[in-house]
Order: sequence, then structure tokens, then C-alpha cells
Amino acid sequence: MQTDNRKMKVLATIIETYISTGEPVGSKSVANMLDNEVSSATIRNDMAGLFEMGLLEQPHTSAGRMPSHLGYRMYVDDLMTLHNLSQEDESTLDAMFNVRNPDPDKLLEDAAIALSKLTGCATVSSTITPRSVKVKKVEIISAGMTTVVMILMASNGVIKNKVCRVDFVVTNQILEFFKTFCNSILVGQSIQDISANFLNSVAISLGEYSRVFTPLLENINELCSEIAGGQYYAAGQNNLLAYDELSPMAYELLNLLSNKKDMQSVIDTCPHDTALTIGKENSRMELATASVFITKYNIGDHTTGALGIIGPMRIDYAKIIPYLDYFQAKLSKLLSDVYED
Amino acid sequence: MQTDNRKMKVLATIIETYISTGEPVGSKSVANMLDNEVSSATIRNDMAGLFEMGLLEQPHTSAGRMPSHLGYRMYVDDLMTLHNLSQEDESTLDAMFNVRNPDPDKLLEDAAIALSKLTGCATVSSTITPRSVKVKKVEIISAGMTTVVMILMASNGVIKNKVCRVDFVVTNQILEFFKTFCNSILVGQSIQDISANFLNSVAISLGEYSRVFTPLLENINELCSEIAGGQYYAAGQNNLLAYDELSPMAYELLNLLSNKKDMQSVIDTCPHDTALTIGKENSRMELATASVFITKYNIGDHTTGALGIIGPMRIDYAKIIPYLDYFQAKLSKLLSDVYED
DNA sequence: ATTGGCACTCGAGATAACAGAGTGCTAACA
DNA sequence: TGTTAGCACTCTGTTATCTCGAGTGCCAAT
Repeated sequence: MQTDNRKMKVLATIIETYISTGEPVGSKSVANMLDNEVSSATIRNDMAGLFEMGLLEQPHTSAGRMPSHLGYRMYVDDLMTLHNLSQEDESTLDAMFNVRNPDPDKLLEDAAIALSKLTGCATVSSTITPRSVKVKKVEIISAGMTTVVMILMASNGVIKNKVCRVDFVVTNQILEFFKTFCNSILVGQSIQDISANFLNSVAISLGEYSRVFTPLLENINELCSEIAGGQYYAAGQNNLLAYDELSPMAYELLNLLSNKKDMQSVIDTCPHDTALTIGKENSRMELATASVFITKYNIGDHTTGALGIIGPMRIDYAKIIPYLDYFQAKLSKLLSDVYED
Repeated sequence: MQTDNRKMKVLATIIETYISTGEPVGSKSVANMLDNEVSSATIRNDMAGLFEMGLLEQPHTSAGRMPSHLGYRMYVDDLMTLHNLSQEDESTLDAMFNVRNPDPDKLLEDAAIALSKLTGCATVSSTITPRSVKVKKVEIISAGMTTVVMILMASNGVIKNKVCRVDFVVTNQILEFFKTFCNSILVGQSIQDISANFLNSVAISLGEYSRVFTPLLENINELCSEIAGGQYYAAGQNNLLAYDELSPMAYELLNLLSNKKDMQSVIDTCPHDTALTIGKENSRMELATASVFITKYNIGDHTTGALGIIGPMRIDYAKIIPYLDYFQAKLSKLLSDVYED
């Protein structure tokens, strides 16, 4: 029907205006924006209706109206039309990835940074290491008389190193022996399964040498748990300080963002592969005035990580969402390539 | 003389009270704190004197007094007595370093994090790579059909790796050849000298193979410039949001902290090896209401990096400074050990 | 040099008045 | 039945005025 159609148009106008100005919107200006096809009084009636439906809020009686989180929700689900990325946009985005460097951790870091610059929001990226990720190779190389570098490569393409000081003089022979030993024991094992306990039992089979190699085994344990724990990266936190509506919660918000564990739980509680939660839809009170976009990406059938944007509720949804979608697709593709190897 | 002596005592009392309460201090409360040995009127006279000397400020006529940056300066230079670290304090601090892991970048990161937690301030750490740092070793290992990991070790103990995709099928033979080639060319070269230009000229000597190895040489260049550029790390930025007096500048301040280049210039403009600049003494306006502690640490004769604390002017100088000194000494020692190898 | 006393200043908080923006409602209209 | 003009009403933000209290500055006495 004509009427409800207009109501939605009014809602969309209010939201878009509010997004760009940050001020409550009055009936008169809405009427103007709709080319005065109807009078401001009519708009007022519509706004009263939208208010009763819970889609609009008013800061006080005589102010204009602003969207409630339900209003945003309806806008996002039904009303807005996404700005599709132009060919140029896509090539600009493509240029942000270094295709030669297929280190997943690095890719995610780059993606988070790029996305935060593009959107003016804070972004997070994180990886979950599925059980299926295995040790691919262990390398040990000398880095001085009593110092060695241990390098662990996982089947998902993640590579980490650690420097370790040992109590004996490093010779090629010893390294070669220990490297062969490690590879025979570890290659093919799930990263998740390599714990201090496991390595203790392994150490026993080294017999009299076990004491000497203990620090190295500890290092392997640390490398594995670093990989197993996944990576978390946040970028552009400072951007959030520029939004007045977030500043009462700025401290709590930035603390949340820098807390890997808490953010991981925010990501985990997302019901779908890509989710947008608006304002009070968020379970955490730090995020009650924010919007959170989360998208998970897959390698094969496994969800292996997530990319997220945290911004104010008043944000250009139509512009942001295509960015995130594009990054998600791109990352899935790049990371699958790495994994195929 | 008796009088000036008391004036200084008054100044110290005002500063210490202001540091702990954040409120301007009145003559009456100062008199109380000095056990009413003199009356508040006397204190008022002293305060008027201190005010004329520029050591105190008043927010408005009928408020108490608070220290000016000159006041803090005098307090720090002449008046305060440092809280020396207890034996326990020192062992708590020692436990924060992993002595087995002598990777300088990692040590600095850990130091910055620990220091920010201890002080409730933001901290930065940075390294400068002196010309004397040379390539110690290059390792190249296979990580898949067309993927290799390049590892570069520098003589200062820094080790970095990069994953690289190549256009040929990786065999042991090729890797061995290229590794030998790289080591023969690069080992002993100053990290600073390895530029794209240098590697281009090297590539020529590879003749027909040069095209194949180009991506790898590019990677070496990137690794070298990453090491040559030094490392910059900031921690505890969020802590600053808790201080009201910094919040008008919070956005600018956090942006400054996350900008490696700008912070490096702040560090570079420090005249001494350890410097404390208070409020307006800072050249950058973002820091006009902050205090900045910077200490540089040395390996042998070379300054190789810096550790800094950024906090409000109203900060417990007597407690913070010993922490920073201890970290500086500790880092110098640990890093010298690495370098000796 | 120190002190008690006192006038003075300034900000914080309370109160009132007023202008302006925007709504809600009603009665008239198409 | 949907739309409109008109108007009373409500609420905020601003400005002005007043008072209270904290704290100073200064002076005369010790």
C-alpha cells in the first residue's frame, strides 16, 4: 500500500540523514528531502507510527527523531541498497595484498589494517586453528655458539620461529640429530595435540640427552601453543575516539578490543557466518552503542578465522558491508591457495 | 636559610598532594600536612612566593594551587627522594623476562608490556639498527611445492622470516644453490647497505637464473629494510584514557603513539641518554599536558634503542623513575649478551 | 618572620525567564 | 480515508541573577 511504502521511505530518509549529520531529524527536513510531495504534518503522522513500532527514538519530546537499533535493523535488512564496488575499487583493494607472501598471519594483519583505513572504524582479525592442522616440518638452525633458532611450519601455512639459548655448544651434528628426531616424532601430529605432557613423554625416549634438550622441547611447546591458540589482531582502535557517541564508553571499548579472549568470545557468539549486530543486540554492554560486523572465512569446509569491523551505530552500512564482503571472499581465496600446497 | 627551606617543603607537599588527589591544594591543607608547625597564613605567603617564581599555577583566583611544569621540574631535580626498589621488586621484575629467549625484538616488546602494566602509563620501545649490524646468516627452507621460507639473522641477534611464493618447483638442489649464493654475497655486509639497488646488481651475476630468483631477492631486501628500520612497539595506550587531564588530547595522543615515525622523532630529540620532559617542555603540542620519560640503552658503545614512558604530568615520579632505570640496565645487559655471541 | 583577621574574588550550583525547534492534536479538506 | 494547516504545548539550551563557600591577598599586630 501507498502509505506503508512512504513510511519506509521516511524511515530510510531519517536514517540516512542521521547517519550523515548525527543530529536528530525533524519532520520538516524530512518533508523537504522528499521534495515536499507531502507536508510535514503528514510526515509527523508517519513518524509517530514509526515511533510506536519502536523504529525511532526521540532524545526528548521536542527534539527530532533518531533511529533505534530496531530501526537500523529494518533499514539494513530491507531498506538499503548496497553500494556495489566499482572495478577501480576492487583493484585498489587488491593492491593491498601482497600475493607473493602467503603467510596467513601476515595476510590477516594486512587485511585488518587496510580495512580500518578504508572504513574509519576499528577492525579485528582472528584465526582459529582447527584440529586438522598438523605439523608440517620443524627446522633448527644455529645462530651462535649457544643459540639456535627453531622454526615450526604448520600445514595451514603458518610459520613461526623462536630463538633459544641452550646449555651446550651447538654443533651441526647435534642439530641434525635433534632435527631428525623432532621431525620423526612431530610431523603429521595435530598442532592441538602437542602439549607439555606429550613432549615430556617424548623427552623420556631421548634418555640421557633429554635434560640437554629440555629447553628446546619447551620452545616447541610454546611455538605449538602459539599456533594452536590462533592469532588475534586489532587495528584502527584510535578511529573510535573520533565518534562522540562512543566516547563515554571509549575506555571500556578499547580495552575490549585489546583483549584477545573477550573479543574471541564476541566473535564466537555470532550465530552466522556473517553477522551484523547493532547496538543493544550486542550482548556486551561495551558494545551497546556500537555496531559490530563479523564475517568468518573458510578454508575448504573449515571455519578458520574471522574478520570484524567495530564502529558506531551511525555508520554508512551501505558502503561498509560490501567492503567486508569483498575482503572475506578475497581472504578465503588467498588462504585456500596457501592451504592447498 | 630556614625560610627557603620551608618553601621547598611546601612545594614538595603541594606536588605530592596534587599527584595523589588531582585537586588544587589550599594553604590550610598544606599547613595541616606540615603538622601545623606554621599557620596557613604563613603558607599562603610562601605559596605567593612560589607562584611568583613560576613554580605554581592557579586555575582561578579563589582555587588552591597546583604545580606548573617548572614546579614539577624543580621537584624532580632537587626535591624528591626516589623509592628504591626492594629485593622483592627486583625479582618480580626479573621474572618478566624470558632469559632463554634472547630475541631482541621480543625482549623489547615484553619490556614495554611489563612496564605499561607496572606504571599504568603508555610505554614505547624502539630500536635503531646501527651501521655495524651485519648479516650473519641466510637460511632458505622449503615450505611446499612452490613456497619457501627465508630467514635472515643479523649480528645483533634479530631474526626475521618471510614466506615467499616462487614460480618454479622447489628442489633441494635449487635451494642449496641459492642459499650458498646468498650467504657468499651477503654475510658480513652491513644490513643498512643492502638495498634494492645492491640486489639488482647482484642479480646480474646470476645470469640467466636471475629472473627466477627475483622474488626471493626482493624478499631479502624487505627483510633487510625491516631490520634496518628498527622496531617500534607501543603498549598500554589505553591506560592514558583513564586520566581526565589527558582526555581532551586523547585522540591526538594515541595517534602520536601509534605513529612510529613521529615517536621516533620524539625519541631522537632527547638531548641525553635518559631524559624526562614535563608538560610544555615537550616540543609536540600533543604532549603539552603529559610527561615523557625516555631512556636509551646501549650495546657496547652504540645506542641501539630506547624505552619510554608516557603519562600525565601528575604522576608518581619517585616510583616510576626507578622502574625505568632498572629496565634500562636490565635490557642493556641482556642485549649485550646476545650481541657478544 | 609569623600570625589572626577580614575583605575580596571567583566558580559552582540553583532559579527563573525566554527563544526556538519540533511535536501532537484537531478540525477542515479532497 | 488520507492529507493538510494551524496552533497549543513541551522540552532544551542559553542567559542572567543570586547565593554559598573555598581560598586568597593584604594589613596590622605580635
